[in-house]
Amino acid sequence: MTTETVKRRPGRPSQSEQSPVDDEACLDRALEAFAERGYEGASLREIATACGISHGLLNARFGSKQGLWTAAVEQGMDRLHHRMVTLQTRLPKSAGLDQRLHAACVDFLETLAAYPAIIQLMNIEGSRNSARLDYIVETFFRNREWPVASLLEEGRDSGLFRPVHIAVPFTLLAHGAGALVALRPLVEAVDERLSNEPEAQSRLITSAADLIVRGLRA
Amino acid sequence: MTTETVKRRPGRPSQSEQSPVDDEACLDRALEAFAERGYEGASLREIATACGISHGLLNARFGSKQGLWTAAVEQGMDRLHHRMVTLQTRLPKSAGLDQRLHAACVDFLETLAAYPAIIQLMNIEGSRNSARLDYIVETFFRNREWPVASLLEEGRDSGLFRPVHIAVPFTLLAHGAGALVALRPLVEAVDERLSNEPEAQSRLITSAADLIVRGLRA
DNA sequence: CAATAAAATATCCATTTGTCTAATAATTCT
DNA sequence: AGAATTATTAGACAAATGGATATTTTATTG
Repeated sequence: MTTETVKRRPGRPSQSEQSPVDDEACLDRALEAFAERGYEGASLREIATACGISHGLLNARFGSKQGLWTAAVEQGMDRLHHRMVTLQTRLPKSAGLDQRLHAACVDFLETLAAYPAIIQLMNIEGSRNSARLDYIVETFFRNREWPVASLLEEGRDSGLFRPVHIAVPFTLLAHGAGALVALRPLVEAVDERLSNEPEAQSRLITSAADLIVRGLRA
Repeated sequence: MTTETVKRRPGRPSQSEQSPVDDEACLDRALEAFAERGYEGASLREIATACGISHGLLNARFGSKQGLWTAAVEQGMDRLHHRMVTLQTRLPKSAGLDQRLHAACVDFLETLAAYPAIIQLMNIEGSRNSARLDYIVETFFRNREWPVASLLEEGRDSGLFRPVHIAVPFTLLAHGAGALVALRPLVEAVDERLSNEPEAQSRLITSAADLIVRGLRA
């Protein structure tokens, strides 16, 4: 048998009732589904079931599937960015750009590990021009400062780093190291083939940050 | 009006007829569609139209949608690997591991740029455990040697590289630098935000290879 | 307390999906 | 030349989808 949904008669829920499943929780489930199965692959009914509500309500609350997707990305991006800046390990300027960049990379990756969905969405949407890609990129940058990017610019402008295009280390970090933490099933499958020394995720993260920082030095 | 398909009466095509659209071409279109819109997002009818045949035929030729996907990945992987090993810039051992690895990275990335679909598929499937992911990983490694991976192992075993887990540089290369060449729409959108010095793709590639090789040095 | 608004489900609808079958035309075999 | 085979299209089909509507229950308001 599939999951036995207890039929609930229609009607506005009474206040005493448990779990009125707020929008925030719905958007969490939705983002998860979109990141895992893609926009077309995720269905409203499936998400609604995961939320424990009817698909009609889900549609009514967010207007349309596209509206649900947009709201989910918006919330996910807010979470990601908020965690990244609050987690931010603020080192004094005296610590040197190397160390500050390293810390920022680790923060970045630990946050991606905690909220992998956005990177997964970028991976899914990134290979075609679409309104959804535009929206992702826009919300990624809209009014947001990403410490890693700032430090990369600082290093470039000061000449402390080799003169590579900033998109190079940034993409290596976000999509390369990001894959290490966000594409777990893939990395584990490949890992098994490449070498059998298992390494804890935190060591993978520092290794990746090391590699990028060292690679950038002038 | 949508694309006006000229109706062709059923029946085996005469040999003189143009464009019998062989399997190979179909698999190309299919791989493109799957990589761009995901497994669920790509439809048989859409792919068949792109091939100029009926969807029934497409299904008959490959048995099922899953069969089409599998065959497309198989062919794509063959192409990718074949190009990578034939393109392989074979440097003499005297050239040093650094230079050989650098050349292998460039080969790898230039090949990904020519056949981006496989990396796109890995990005799409990598965030969930699925039979499709298993198949991708299996065909990626089945009887295939990837020069980059061999050189990484050589460096690790000889102690010339820092002792990082091989999955780290490999993933940085495949997914990070891979994104630079395979997720063009995304990179271009982000690039515009990050910095406005446009750089030719070949320079992006050598920059990424530089960064990785330098970052690995002991 | 009655009337209205709000929040939820059930249900319907047109469209699209993957798959299967029947029909049809060209080729190959005997 | 006729029979069998092969490669193709058209069309049917059930299941699933996004969306819209009708209905039911509760809360709020006057």
